[in-house]
Amino acid sequence: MSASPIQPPARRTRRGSGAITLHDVAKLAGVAPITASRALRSPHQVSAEVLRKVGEAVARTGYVPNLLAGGLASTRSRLVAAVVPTISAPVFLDSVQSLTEALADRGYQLMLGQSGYTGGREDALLEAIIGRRPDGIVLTGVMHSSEGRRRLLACGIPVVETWDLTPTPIDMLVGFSHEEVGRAVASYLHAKGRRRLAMASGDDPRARRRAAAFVARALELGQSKPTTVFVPTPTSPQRGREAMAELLRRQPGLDGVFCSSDWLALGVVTEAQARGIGVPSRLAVLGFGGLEFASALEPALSTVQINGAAIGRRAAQFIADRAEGIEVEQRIVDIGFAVVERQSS
Amino acid sequence: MSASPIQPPARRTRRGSGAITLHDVAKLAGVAPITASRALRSPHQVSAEVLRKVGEAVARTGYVPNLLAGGLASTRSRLVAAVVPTISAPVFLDSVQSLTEALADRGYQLMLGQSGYTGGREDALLEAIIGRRPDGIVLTGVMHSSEGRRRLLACGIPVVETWDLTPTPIDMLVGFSHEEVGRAVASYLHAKGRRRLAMASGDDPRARRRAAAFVARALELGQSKPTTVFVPTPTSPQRGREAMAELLRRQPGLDGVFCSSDWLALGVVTEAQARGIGVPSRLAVLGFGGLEFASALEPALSTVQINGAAIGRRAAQFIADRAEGIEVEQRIVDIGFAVVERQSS
DNA sequence: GTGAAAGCGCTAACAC
DNA sequence: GTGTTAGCGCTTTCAC
Repeated sequence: MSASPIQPPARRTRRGSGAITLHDVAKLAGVAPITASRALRSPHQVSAEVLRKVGEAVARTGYVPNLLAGGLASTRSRLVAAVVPTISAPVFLDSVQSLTEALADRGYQLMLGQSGYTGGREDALLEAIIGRRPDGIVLTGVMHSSEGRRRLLACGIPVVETWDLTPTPIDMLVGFSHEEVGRAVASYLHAKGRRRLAMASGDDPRARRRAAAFVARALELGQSKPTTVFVPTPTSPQRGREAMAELLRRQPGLDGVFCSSDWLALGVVTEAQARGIGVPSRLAVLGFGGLEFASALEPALSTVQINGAAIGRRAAQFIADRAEGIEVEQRIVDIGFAVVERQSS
Repeated sequence: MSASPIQPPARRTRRGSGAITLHDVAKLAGVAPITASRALRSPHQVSAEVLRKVGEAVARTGYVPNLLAGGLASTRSRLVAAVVPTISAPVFLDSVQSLTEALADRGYQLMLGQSGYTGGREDALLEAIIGRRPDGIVLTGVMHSSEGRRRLLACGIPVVETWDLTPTPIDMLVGFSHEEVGRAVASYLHAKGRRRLAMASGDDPRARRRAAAFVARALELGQSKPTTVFVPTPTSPQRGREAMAELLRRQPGLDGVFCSSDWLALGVVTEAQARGIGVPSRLAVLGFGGLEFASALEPALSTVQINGAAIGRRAAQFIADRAEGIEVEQRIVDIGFAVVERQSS
């Protein structure tokens, strides 16, 4: 075979994924790509005839739109990032679940990141998130690092901080006051006649603030200073048993314990019962979170109920509204909490 | 001011996100965009001088690469999708957590989807996932719907099915046999001298298979047919209490209960104790999952331990290896389980 | 080691 | 209602 001396420039082949593209669908349907695009995204803008042909082509080819390409072109990724300290902390599960569902209903997909309570990897995580140009970012807790705040502010992505309250959120906020929680529980136990209080707390920042407010309120009420034991997070019933043992060592006559999580409280109750200390006869115990299991225990566990699902739904609404250009009138929402009295107190 | 009569064609303004782009960084560093790209992705391929200048430009501008654009161009999104029935089912949490972490270590981000136990939205979810062109998809359980299997097969994305075993996975698999679990527990309780067995089970498909195998094995061992009560998922201690009440109604003399989750088991134990039925003296109880809290209960809960973290890690390795062109030799991994005997049996 | 050109697959902007 | 054109921001391919 003789090649012709003058070659045309070799065609650069740059096959993509090899998948069906909108282009293929449009060709099959006999319309322009943009028309096919409109048929899929805003069906009411095209004629019934086009709709039918495009629908047929999609069905025949099994076309799935490339949302990466769509996101790049429209600068709307329809992705929302959520950051939780760790997914193993069950208090946040309701939030994440309702967030996922509420977002899915409005056409958004959730991207999940775990920051770890330490916040060490927070920077890398932030980079990975911002790099995906999500339409919104939902944070658990408020962002304290000024570097983090600056980056979030700079990238211009809507941000919802949750599970806490601050007068100076980065953008939007839905949460409640941890100080109020601590005070409310101390007041409650005081009102129930408990006079030797104690606190078993995970050592994360928000739990520490609840603990500090709990202690301060007890002092305010004329009580002696409650003993506080901190355990590593994530909290667990095992940690609760250990914490209770330690508390009894340091303050043998205690009659009321506020725990920073329902799991911790389960362990505290278990350890107390194992030692013959009656709950609530000799000891009142309160948890925090209001997880479902708390009410099924024996004795049923008193707790501070947080409506995690509402937090998730509200956050989803914030993000979706903002993305769709709907004015968000109130940027800070305090969803509150409730001290739920059950048998354990 | 007078405009010149002949206007140049109006420039189509199509400002993107307005964010700093690689182009900006390159200009600032005085190199071509592709050189800046290389400096960031494969630093060893460029000179030290270029590296320094680009690094400086990135620092000055706060540039964050647009991974959507990168993914589109390279057909590698560095996204991995995970599908769980519901995030509220704590058995899967360890898996999701370790999956997230193991993927993050290798530069991948997790996208989370909830299918619901019903599988109703599975189709829409699949579309949302495939549309993002993830580098891998991790499913909880095996995909049964033939439509789903076909779509996953067709899109060519690596798939890992988990928490189950089948000889015909779509692609890769890491799990264990639910039938073996059911049989093992029946054998175990029989060996402990229990003769009137029962089962409290969530009504999801895998739990049902454990239940069926449990019943079959009990019959095989010459026992009378164990009573089985099914409760709606997600399971909870409350459901466990209700299930126990129902079991006692239908089989008052039972002496061993296998529960399809540790939470259910907690409820079963609670209800038994509330009725004065000693555990384990009169009743042996086993859970399933091996959640951490099980060992801190009083009595400590016997359970079937599943190494969820190992499942997550292995799945992450499967996906990342495949994405990086590393040959995956063994596509099916049985990680097994362990019957852990504690006080409750 | 560095760069120019050509897309990845889609949609915004503008015409008709 | 439909089509044309020109990107979105990056990486691949090829050339030096």
